[in-house]
Amino acid sequence: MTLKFLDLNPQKQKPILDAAMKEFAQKGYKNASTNEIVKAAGISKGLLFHYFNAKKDLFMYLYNYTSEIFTKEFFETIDLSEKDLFKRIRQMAWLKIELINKHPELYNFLYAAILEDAPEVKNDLEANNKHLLANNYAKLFKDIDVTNFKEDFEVNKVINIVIWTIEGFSAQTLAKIKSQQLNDVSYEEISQELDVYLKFLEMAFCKDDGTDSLLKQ
Amino acid sequence: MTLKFLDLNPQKQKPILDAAMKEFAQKGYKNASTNEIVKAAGISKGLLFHYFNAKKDLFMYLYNYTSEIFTKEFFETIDLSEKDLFKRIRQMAWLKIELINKHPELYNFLYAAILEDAPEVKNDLEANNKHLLANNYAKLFKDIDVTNFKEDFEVNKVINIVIWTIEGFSAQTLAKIKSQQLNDVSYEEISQELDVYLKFLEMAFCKDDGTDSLLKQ
Amino acid sequence: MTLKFLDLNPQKQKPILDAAMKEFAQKGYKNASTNEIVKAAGISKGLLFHYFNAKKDLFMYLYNYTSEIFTKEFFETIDLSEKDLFKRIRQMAWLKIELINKHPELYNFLYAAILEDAPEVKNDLEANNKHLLANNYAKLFKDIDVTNFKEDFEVNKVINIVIWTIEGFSAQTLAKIKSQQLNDVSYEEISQELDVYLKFLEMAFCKDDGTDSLLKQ
Amino acid sequence: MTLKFLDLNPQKQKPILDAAMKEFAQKGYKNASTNEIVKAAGISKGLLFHYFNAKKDLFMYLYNYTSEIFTKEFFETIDLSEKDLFKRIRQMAWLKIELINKHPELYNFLYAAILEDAPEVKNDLEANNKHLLANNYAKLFKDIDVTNFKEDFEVNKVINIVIWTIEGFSAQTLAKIKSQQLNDVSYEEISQELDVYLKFLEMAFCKDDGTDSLLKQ
DNA sequence: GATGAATGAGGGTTCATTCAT
DNA sequence: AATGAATGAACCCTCATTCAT
Repeated sequence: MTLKFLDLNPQKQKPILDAAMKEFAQKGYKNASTNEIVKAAGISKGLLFHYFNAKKDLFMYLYNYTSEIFTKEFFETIDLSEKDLFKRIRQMAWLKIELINKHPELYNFLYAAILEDAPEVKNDLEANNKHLLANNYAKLFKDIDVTNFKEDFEVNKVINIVIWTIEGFSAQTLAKIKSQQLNDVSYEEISQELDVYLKFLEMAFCKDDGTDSLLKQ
Repeated sequence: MTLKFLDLNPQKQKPILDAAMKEFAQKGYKNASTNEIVKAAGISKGLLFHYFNAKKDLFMYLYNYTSEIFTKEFFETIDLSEKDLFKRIRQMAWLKIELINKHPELYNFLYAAILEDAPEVKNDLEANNKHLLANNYAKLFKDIDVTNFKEDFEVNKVINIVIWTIEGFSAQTLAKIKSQQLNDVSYEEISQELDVYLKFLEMAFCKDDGTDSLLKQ
Repeated sequence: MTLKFLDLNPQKQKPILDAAMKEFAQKGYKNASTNEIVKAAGISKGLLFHYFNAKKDLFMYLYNYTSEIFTKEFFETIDLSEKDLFKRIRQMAWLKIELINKHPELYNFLYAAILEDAPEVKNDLEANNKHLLANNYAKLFKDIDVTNFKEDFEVNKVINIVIWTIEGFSAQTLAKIKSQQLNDVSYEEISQELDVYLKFLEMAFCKDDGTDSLLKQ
Repeated sequence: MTLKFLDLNPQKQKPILDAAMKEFAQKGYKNASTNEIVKAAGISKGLLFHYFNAKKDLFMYLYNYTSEIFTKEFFETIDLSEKDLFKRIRQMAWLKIELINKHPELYNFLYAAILEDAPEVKNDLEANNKHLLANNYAKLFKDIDVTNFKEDFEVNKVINIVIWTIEGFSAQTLAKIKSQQLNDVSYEEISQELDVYLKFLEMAFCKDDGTDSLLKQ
């Protein structure tokens, strides 16, 4: 089941991908209109179905396409030699923000796709979800240096607390941005507040060896 | 603009509510079919529109209906005289799980409704969202006793970390339950794991006064 | 096929008749809603169909009811002893205006009913139309005194010219009133202009015997 | 907003136009069924809405289409160099009858459309009405030679009487044709009767200069 | 490859009419 | 007599998909 779309040169692919991602992100799977997609992409109705056999195939192609790009760029950029939990997780949070800023349309689509619950695509999405970054999250922390952790705590639980804090902070920040319609976000402020949270967590769960690693970074 | 549906006796209401909540939860607002709803509810097409004037009105009625039930039961049950953060939050997390288990269909609908972004209902949803539990979350912690917190930390940030940890744990637990199709959940195990998280957080952020309050509760 | 509605006392009939006539006049037969009628009349849906068996029967009842009232009042009031064409026709035109002013709702309904072309009622309307004033128009002029007409003209054709002139003038006047949204019409002006037309016609088609009958009237 | 329908070749357009005009003419805008139109036209439901976006657009297209044809053919044929009122108006009345006989379906539609008062289309109809023949009626008489009129009469009123007489005669004639289901009309008879009316009016309102213009025409 | 006309099932909604109460 | 819940066909319109060109 090879897609004819793959034989197309990239500069012909782009308007189609852009139009389709935007439409799906805005309206969800079922409500997205192939009519609108072909209109925005500047191609004929028939051609879309020549490239992709069905609306569903187009959606799933986009899902795999976007999730692969994010996964690939994520692992190409992240420095897994950094063994300190807090440095590692700060790096990850930052990387995520950078990727979203680099590919906002892809992210919008992917974010909407993950929440998608149209029965036509739900099963296939869940099947593919296993390959996605989010699900491999835990594995990103298996080689963390835990020697500096206070002995009273289970390592895995501490890692979870740190992850959930980052996620909660991210969600809260995104919500603030959205509700205040802030287009020009002050990265500096966000970064500083994030660092305070990380410092608190480090103070709480690590032995105080006087290095205060994060702030001197 | 009183709904004729309200004059109906509850045992006639139930199949309609159930069918509608299920359909909306599964497919989202736009994709949900009134045809499917009336089929599942065992009533005629016309009757649905006799009770509710429009699909949107049905959806909004369900939203208000479910959110009111959750809010009401939540505040009727929760003990706000408990000033200890960890006891309070443990109570809340537990209550949430109990409510979800008591009204799983309502919860599924409400969860989907909150994420809904169909333009037809988005504005009305956001208007009503202000009354919802989730948005009042922060207010639930304003009278917490902070005298036992270590002085190094900002109180609000600590509270956030605790909340986000609980939310992360809840989401993880719900995901496990869902993926393993567990209908008979072991509350005991979940409760114990939750307590460990809370104990860690208490140890991390509170002065050790030797009471070890939570475990002796 | 006697209507149960007829057994009702008039003061219970009135709101139903009023509501139905208004709805039909505003929206035409097919587009008129029995729901709106019962709401405006303050009765239940079932009762309307208890009185009249069907929407069509209600409509035809109203048609016969209103056309009978107009015909009856017309013939009760008009002075057929007046044998002068111009006086007779002026009387008729004036009487028509008075009847419309006396029963504006009935007239609105009747006017709309005559133009109605919904296939459900068209045949029955045309069958009943024969009894209506408009169709008996010509008969109203059979005993006119024609001795004063110039001999060059056929009497019937002159009568037709006069009738059509009156009708044309009436239509033009109604259109002016409608387009200018005049609610307070100057009857005086209209009457004077109408008289000029009638005088012209008299001058044109009658022997000049110096009486100038109309203006001295 | 170009209609896709316009790209269709005329022999494919015709059954659709015919079916739609007939349905609208018979039942009025609101009561007309697109289901019936596509059935009569032999096309699918979707195709009608592929050509025209909405029922209203179809109706307005038909209105512009038919009124343009009538206006165009009217002004192409009428001889405005004829300055005599009676010759001019005879020409117009005759032309109108010819056009109606040439395009009976278009006329039926157009006649119904002008009387249409469905709120969905009323505003648009009135906006376009200004371009229609009927409204330009008065302008057709501005350059009439009035030197032969008797001085006792106001010119405009005489013209109105003549117009209303023609209209009354036309309406009466059409009604006779309709009620007797005459498909083969005797133009000769109608023409002769019309001429008598016009001769009477000329005798009545013009100076007798012995030419008796119309009958020698 | 590329087009867009053509399909028909399904969408939400309205409606006159019936009937148990 | 009087109610209004209940019906289901019909309403206009949208849609992904197909196919002749």
